[in-house]
Amino acid sequence: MAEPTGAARDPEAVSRFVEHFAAQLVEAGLPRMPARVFAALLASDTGVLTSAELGERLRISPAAVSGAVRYLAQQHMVSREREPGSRRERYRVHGDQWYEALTNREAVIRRWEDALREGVVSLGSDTPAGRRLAETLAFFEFVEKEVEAMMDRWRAHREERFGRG
Amino acid sequence: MAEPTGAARDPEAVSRFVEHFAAQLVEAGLPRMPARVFAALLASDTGVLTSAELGERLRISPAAVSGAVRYLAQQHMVSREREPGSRRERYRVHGDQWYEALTNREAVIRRWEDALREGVVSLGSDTPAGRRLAETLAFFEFVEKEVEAMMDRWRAHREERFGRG
DNA sequence: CGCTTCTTTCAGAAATTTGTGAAGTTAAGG
DNA sequence: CCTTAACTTCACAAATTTCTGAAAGAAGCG
Repeated sequence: MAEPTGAARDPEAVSRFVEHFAAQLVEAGLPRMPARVFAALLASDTGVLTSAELGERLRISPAAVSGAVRYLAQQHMVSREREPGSRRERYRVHGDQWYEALTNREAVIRRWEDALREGVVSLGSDTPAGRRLAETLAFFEFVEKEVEAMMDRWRAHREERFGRG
Repeated sequence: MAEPTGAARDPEAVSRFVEHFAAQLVEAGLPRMPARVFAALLASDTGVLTSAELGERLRISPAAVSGAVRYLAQQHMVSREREPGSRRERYRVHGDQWYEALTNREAVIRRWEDALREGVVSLGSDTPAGRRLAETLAFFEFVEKEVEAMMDRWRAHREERFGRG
């Protein structure tokens, strides 16, 4: 306990937010445990928690924590840090990482594009179906480019509004 | 190759594309059957297939077709049409629908925003965690606005490149 | 008005996913 | 070099999801 910053907040209110937000993430396709762990980190004061803290707050086993953070790290949604001079591991959400993670759906889009390109070739670019696939492909290529520009604009907007993080 | 439109194309090549693209969609979080049905429609010449055709091409039961199209219709990824003077139902992918469907992740984002707003209030906007949530919220609000503008630009881009659909 | 054709619903079997306890692994500290 | 703290891996039990066959439900057509 004993958060240095600010008075102790109502732990139940925190938990309520964590579970509610996690539920939204689950509905959007994130597995349950990673969603809860992520939400717990978001709602923590420092944005950093150890495995033990996560297990305690969420009432889950060390194994579940381990699996969840592995997943989140792979998605670049958290980073792992070794607490120096200890075998404790710490997990952190970085404001920026969170945004970048969403952007990293790019990798997914890239694979869609590959599949579509293959489809255009094998169905024939002069067929109606081929044309439909080509247009879909064009859409994704467009989006990919636009998202990049959008993120630049966001970073500018953010700095203006919040100052550099 | 390059059969005239309407001639039977290599059905195996079509199937290969369908399954490959569907697999990508599944990996992105779409349930298996809806993904396969959607891919089959994308790869069809007219963009329209009946229940029976879908069942036959994908080797799945009528029940599976029914469940999949219900899902897809709810997500606005296909529209259902009653073939006049018949109890056959037809399912269609519309180029535009497909884009709009992706845009409709908006509804999801909206719910995330709600949860985050609630979190800012209950954690206190003067706490570090509250500030983190507020910044995340700002990000999504930004994205929401930007995506709208992006879709406008896409429609213009598309018309220029493909002519109006 | 009933027959026929197509679609949906429902209950259940099968497969997949999820989370746990327990053993295994790594590395700090004496 | 041995002890001990912390995380990871593994096998399995439980819960959930998914797809099917069968039966019920609409809607055109004679």
